Amino acid sequence: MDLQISLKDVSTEKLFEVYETKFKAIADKKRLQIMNILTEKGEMCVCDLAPLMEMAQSRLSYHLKILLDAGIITKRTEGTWSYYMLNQKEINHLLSEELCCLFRPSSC
Amino acid sequence: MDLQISLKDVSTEKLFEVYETKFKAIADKKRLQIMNILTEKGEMCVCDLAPLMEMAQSRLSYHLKILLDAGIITKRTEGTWSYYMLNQKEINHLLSEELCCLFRPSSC
DNA sequence: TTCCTTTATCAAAAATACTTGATGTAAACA
DNA sequence: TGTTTACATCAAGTATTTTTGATAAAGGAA
Repeated sequence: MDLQISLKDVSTEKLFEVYETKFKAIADKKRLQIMNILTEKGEMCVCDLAPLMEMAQSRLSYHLKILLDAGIITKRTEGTWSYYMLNQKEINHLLSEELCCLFRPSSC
Repeated sequence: MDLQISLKDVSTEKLFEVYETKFKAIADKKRLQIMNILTEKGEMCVCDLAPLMEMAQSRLSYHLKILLDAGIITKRTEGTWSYYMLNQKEINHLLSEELCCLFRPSSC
């Protein structure tokens, strides 16, 4: 009984850590803007995203990595190019219908 | 035409700032735990929340203020007591149905 | 009034996150 | 082969957030 309760606490604590990571990833103006652009443009490489974001390449890579590590976006490599796109499933899991509208093409 | 586009950019930028604040507020393990407790217990004063959270009072007040400023929770004062509760409407605006389950009593 | 309780706020220190410029790596191409 | 392009990563510096202990404010009780 006590064991079950403490296991539950452990698991919810782990859960909160997971969501801390995910919400931290989207808790940034610039990263929300990246997500918004990816919503509109679909897949994009860093070299095309950088001028749109008005960011140096290393800085953009830093932010992309944070979104990637949190599972908010996915990455596909082709030659020397890295193409990033939204992980729509993850977004739907996380955000309200209303908010998904900001990051879901063709809804609303 | 250009004006409209730039106004749109200004307004989405403002929007992203608003969401940055809200997501930052919930992008913390301890604050998610506070929200979870408030979901279960309803309204609570700081003095009852502090031992549950195993936090010093000043630290708890700091985190409550961040949630309050972001509109995630509301505050009601009675005498020397401050009672905090979830802002259910804001939670529903922000989070997916699935996630709301963590912070919405009696759903799921 | 004086003392106690509850909560907020402050300033300093500690911990995290972010930016920048440089360097590394690997593929493409001449 | 050497050169260029695309991207990741590193280390140092900067900025922001969080924690801590102390103090303040304000209501309730003696």
